[in-house]
Amino acid sequence: MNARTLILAILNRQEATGYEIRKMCAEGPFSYFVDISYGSIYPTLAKLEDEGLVSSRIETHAGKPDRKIYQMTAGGQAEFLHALSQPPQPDKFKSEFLLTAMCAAQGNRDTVMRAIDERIEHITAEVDMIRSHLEECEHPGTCWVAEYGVHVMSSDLEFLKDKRDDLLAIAGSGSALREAAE
Amino acid sequence: MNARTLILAILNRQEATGYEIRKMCAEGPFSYFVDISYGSIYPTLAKLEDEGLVSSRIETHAGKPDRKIYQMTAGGQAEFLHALSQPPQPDKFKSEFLLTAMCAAQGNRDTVMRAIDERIEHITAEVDMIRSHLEECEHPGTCWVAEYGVHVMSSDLEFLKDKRDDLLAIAGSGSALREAAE
DNA sequence: TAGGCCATGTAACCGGTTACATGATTAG
DNA sequence: CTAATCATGTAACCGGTTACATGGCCTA
Repeated sequence: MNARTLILAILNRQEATGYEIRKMCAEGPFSYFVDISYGSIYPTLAKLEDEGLVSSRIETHAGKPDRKIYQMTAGGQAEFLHALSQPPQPDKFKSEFLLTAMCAAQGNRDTVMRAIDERIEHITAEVDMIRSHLEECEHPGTCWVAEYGVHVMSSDLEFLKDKRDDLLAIAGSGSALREAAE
Repeated sequence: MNARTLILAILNRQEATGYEIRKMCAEGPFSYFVDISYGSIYPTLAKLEDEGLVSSRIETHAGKPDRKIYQMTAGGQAEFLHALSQPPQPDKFKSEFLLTAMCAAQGNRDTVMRAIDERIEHITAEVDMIRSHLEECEHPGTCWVAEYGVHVMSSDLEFLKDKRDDLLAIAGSGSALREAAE
């Protein structure tokens, strides 16, 4: 999905600043299936306002930076609803870890071990984060998605812990020649 | 991961043409965690050859197009091994479906149903494909990764089938106003 | 005879990232 | 005193996609 639709979807549930949108995508309930940076948020917001799909107001707070708060217009709502009616494109998934794992036999055992252990840590942290969102979850769609994330990632972790040693065995069985490359 | 490393990884296990590389990434054992098109394969291959990391030879077959077969050089091997020694970046995952699901309450029930059913079909097909690769799987790293994929996607399907009706209930409970948008 | 597969490549375009610029406030 | 948080934005760059060009063989 493009930045445009994502921002429209966020603004459809609540008004927000560019900064807040970024936060939702980086730490909030959207974070696990979305990826976006300031460099695309602010220009997209400006374009959306240009087209009349969102509008903004500025709030000034003493001693704090101004906040430019965006909200959806009727036109924005219409475009969002239209986007929602299109069949979603299949997920995009890219994993450097799996490439590393696939080539485990060519890699060195310690590197592979670090990779898998860091992955376990990383995913554990992500599951914890989603679980914490789940605790104060008002919105039914958001809960459903969060539960989805917890379910899938837990099963991911299960595999990783179960088969960790198998992967290390594959890495360990390689010849010693590749150590030289590091 | 970038096209460069991916191609190096593929060429490290077997020599291949650009066409074959694309096939491996689209239907083969790499397909579920990788995404790449001709438009980046051929230029990358040319660049890699320029830099001396791969070399090529041309095979002519009567009545068939020429095949330009690339294979790794010692330099390529070194760069690949070095890339492999770096800690892998976290997965990139983007899901339009989950955005749709999150906004299910704003969407129309039939659209949501189509989305979830198509997803079930799509993932089922992908699991079947991986399972078929698994049957004739020589390479231990490749097997490990394939089993990983089957495990995670199966648990994904489990959730989808289990919670399908919950999501439809969320969509069904919305007001009728959004039907107008389609 | 139409469409799919094999096979290689190019060029325009685009969406998004990285890094930078700016600056006040608060917490450690 | 340092680092983080809040807050908005720009510009250069880049990796990759889409669509196109070409063309013969085989299958339905």
